[in-house]
Order: sequence, then C-alpha cells, then structure tokens
Amino acid sequence: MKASDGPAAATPDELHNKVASLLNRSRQRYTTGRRRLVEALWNAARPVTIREVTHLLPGLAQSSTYRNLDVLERCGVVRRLAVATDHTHFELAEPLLDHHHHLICVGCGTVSDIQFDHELEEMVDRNLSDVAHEAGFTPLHHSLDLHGRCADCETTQMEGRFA
Amino acid sequence: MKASDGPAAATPDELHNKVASLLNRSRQRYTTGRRRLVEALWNAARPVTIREVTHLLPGLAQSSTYRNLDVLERCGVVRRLAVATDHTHFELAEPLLDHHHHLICVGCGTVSDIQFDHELEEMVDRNLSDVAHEAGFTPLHHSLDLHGRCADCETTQMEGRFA
DNA sequence: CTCAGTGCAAAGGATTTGCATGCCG
DNA sequence: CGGCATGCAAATCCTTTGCACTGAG
Repeated sequence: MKASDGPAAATPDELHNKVASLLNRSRQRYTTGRRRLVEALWNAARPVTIREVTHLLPGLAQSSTYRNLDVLERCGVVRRLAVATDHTHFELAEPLLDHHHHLICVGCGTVSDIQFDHELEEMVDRNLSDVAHEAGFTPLHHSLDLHGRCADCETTQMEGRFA
Repeated sequence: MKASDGPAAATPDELHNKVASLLNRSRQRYTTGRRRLVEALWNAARPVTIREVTHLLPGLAQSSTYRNLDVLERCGVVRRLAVATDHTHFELAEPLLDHHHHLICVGCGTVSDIQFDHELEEMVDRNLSDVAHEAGFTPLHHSLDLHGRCADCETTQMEGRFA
C-alpha cells in the first residue's frame, strides 16, 4: 500500500533521475516541456492547479500541460488531486515526495502539506485495510485532508455568509 | 469540530423534520423539489453525482438541481464532496448522517461509506488539530478517503493499463 | 398578492481533441 | 527518417446565469 523506492528526492538532479527512470519504464520521453513541468511542481512545494502551472510556465501551451500531466500521472510521476470541486490540483507522486496529507483552506483554496506521526499513520492504514477487505475492496492508497481556515483567511472577515 | 445535533436521522419523517428546521433557520423554503432532492440523497445511501440525481429525479430541471444543492449546502443539509476530479458528489451533511469516510473505486468511480472506531477517529482528530494549530490553521472538518478497487472492478480486467 | 423557486436556453469555464508542424531518438 | 510531442483552435462537458413564469406562504 505504500511506495518504497526510498524516500523523497532530495535534489533536482535526483528528482530528474527518478522521473527519467519512471518515464523510461513506460517508454515515454523526458522532453523539455515535461522537465519544466516537473521542476515547477518541485519548486511549488505544494499542490498546484493547472492555472498556476500555466502562470509558472509561460510559453508552454495549456493543452500540452494537460497532456503532459496526464502522461506523468500514468507513469507515476505526479498525482492528480480532488481537493476542490472546481479546479484539479497536481503534486509530485509518492516515490518523489514523502507520504503526507493536506491542509485545505476553505477561504482561499490554498493547499499545503502536513505530515503525521508514523505511528498514527500505521494505525490509520491498518484500520482502513481491515474495513476495506470486509467490503471486498482492494486498497491502493488513502488521502486525509483537513479543511479549515488559514491564518490569513481567519483574520479577514468571512466572505458572504449565508442568510 | 463535530456536529452534535444528535445522531443521524433514522426515518424519512425525522429526516424531513430536521431538514425543514435547518432551512427555516436560514429562511429558506422546503419546496417539493428540495424535498425530492433530499429524499433521493437519503435513498441513495452513498454520495452521488449530479448526473445520478438527474436520473433519479426526472422532471426536475438540471439548473434547479444545481441551485437547490447549493442552497442545501449553505444551510448545512448537504455536503459537497471532491472525491473525483470530473464530477462533484453530494451527500447528506453530518447532522443528518453519522460521521463516516469514503471508499472510492478507481475503476468505476463508485463511492461508498465506511465508519471507523471511535477511538481511532479521536486520535486522528487530535493529531490533525495539533498539526493544524502549529500552522496557524483553524480546523473545521476532515475527510479520509480510501482509494482502491471494488470487488467488481478487481475481477474485471484493468481497463487500458498504460504502455 | 408577492417574492422566492423553477424551467428553459444561453453563457461561461475547464478540459479534451483534431490536425498540421517541429523535434528527438 | 519516423513517430511522438507541441501549438493552436475548435469541440466537449460540467456548471452557472438571465429571464419570464409558476407556486408557496
């Protein structure tokens, strides 16, 4: 249930080596565009939307961004996240980034990474596996998100409370 | 961090009473369309997409469905879920349904509900709160999803493996 | 009666796709 | 060279919105 090609990549070089290897495994080319994409995700250090990627990488066609993220996802380089219902977020996948969870601000939509105790992580995993198997479900991975308000949005007045 | 207007509604009558009360609180009417919507979600007994709701409620305009789900969400009757990147899912919110988590099949996209030990639930909550506060983040609620393959999709050949 | 709710159709955005061209292996 | 990747633009799909009409309080 957990990828274990060692811990997260520590340097850009190591990152690119790992990515190249993953792409090779699926007979995909590590082109300049894909390299730039991977580097942008690495630098962002948190899940980003396509819109953000587009801003980070001017000159790269949006359609290429979508296509490349798709390829990278299927090769296990990036992970597609459903944290918001309007925009899709992407982050580097787990052989490249350590296992972590997300803090999602309901105010501004920003997503940041957090980590758990190894112990708690194991308990959750074990529990999930048990419940899953009872339901005839084969577990692949889990996601744990905390929704709330970031410091900035907490001080700012809540926009448009209902009624 | 947890709604506590008592446990989940046990009967349709109780359900409608609670919903009516929530809507009243926000000066919203409990119309026939909204009542049908709530009943459909109740009967589904799992998170559903707008497309599914539309099929379950022929005759109710799609725009009304969107608008009503929006109102119901803001009144705390339903919860909008980001479990898939293509379709939004909806379920009854927590005063009406007990706290639970989701099993998401990566094959067919079906989402089903699961529950955890109260004990583990508390550990997770405590841990999340701690990490959140360290980050200056005010927690509202969490979501814990397990992605995997349901029994049906496990037996069926995996569609379109890459490369 | 009056205003919120509804249906229908058009608009708006995000994502995908077709096709001609350029580049890497 | 040959095929895959890319850019551009058109097409799709989900969701939102405008407007006139109906219905609930």
